[in-house]
Amino acid sequence: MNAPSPVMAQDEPIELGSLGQSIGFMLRLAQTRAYDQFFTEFAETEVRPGEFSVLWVVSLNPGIKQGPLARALNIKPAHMTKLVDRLVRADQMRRDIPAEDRRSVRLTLTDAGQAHVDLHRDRFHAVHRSERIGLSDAEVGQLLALLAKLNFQEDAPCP
Amino acid sequence: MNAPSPVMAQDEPIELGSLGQSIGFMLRLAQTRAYDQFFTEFAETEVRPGEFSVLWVVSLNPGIKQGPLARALNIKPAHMTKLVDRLVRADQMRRDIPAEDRRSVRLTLTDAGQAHVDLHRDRFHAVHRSERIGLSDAEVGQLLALLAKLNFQEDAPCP
DNA sequence: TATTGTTATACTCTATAACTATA
DNA sequence: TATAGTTATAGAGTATAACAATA
Repeated sequence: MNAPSPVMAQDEPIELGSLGQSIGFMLRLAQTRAYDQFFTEFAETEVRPGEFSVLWVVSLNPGIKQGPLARALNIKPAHMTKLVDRLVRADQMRRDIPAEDRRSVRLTLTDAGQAHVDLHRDRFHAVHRSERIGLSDAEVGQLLALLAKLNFQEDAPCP
Repeated sequence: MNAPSPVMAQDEPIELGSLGQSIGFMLRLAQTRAYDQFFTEFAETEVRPGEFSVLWVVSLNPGIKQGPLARALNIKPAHMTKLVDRLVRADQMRRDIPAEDRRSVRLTLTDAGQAHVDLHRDRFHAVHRSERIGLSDAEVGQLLALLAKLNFQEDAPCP
């Protein structure tokens, strides 16, 4: 299970040691790569991955509460507040305080927000396709299944 | 290939649409999770993932040039400069200007830097183990192989 | 008393571009 | 002219803690 791993890019080979067998490290490399693809695809726009995924999920779950949304996307509450602020200021999203629980906030897209999602839907899917480059359909399926297993475990990060 | 995907955590189920089939999104979730594990393991220390991986790789490749190091770890040059600044100031790393090319910088750990890596080696490996929770050894191997395929492609991000 | 979200501060990392000193 | 780093600035995202309103 532990080949040395001196392989690397165009430079001289670099020894990574056990870092090359670290899922966290390999995830980081893959993820920054995926971000680059996002920014390439959305180059001429102002769209950012975090904002767009929030718009996307709110579009699919109108009236969703801010907390569950933040947990689903792994965005910290404090950051979510700022992110939603921006989207509200850009007239893409609306905050509603429901009578049922006046501490919470329910989010809905404005017409402009929905139009924005619609406008970029194809580009968004193009990113998803380009993230798969180099992998067969079967490998994509495997990878997504493994990541889902990692992500949607009943983890016990101990309260 | 496209089941709806309304599955999610303890809250009401949230519809993610095609986001649930996005490698980039699933990578982000998994990666922030891995970061959490790192911070849990290194809770009582001041150690950060970026800094430690730099120390780690320099320890395995004494005299490595800053550029190739930055590319291997996917750290931007400007950020690498600040990161190295910090490590030099903490007396964990040394910069040397080689006569062979006086534009470049070669990095080596100080004794204190090496001691620091040695001190935290076990903890570092504990993180790698805890990142694998929920996956069998075979699945870990598969996942690492798929991520390597994604990461070490001859990508053509066009110069 | 616990929960939902907000505010405020500080820090990590990224993006970008202009700059230097070498080559 | 190109390359290796550096500096500087702006912004995204995270960590943390204190806070208000509501439950």
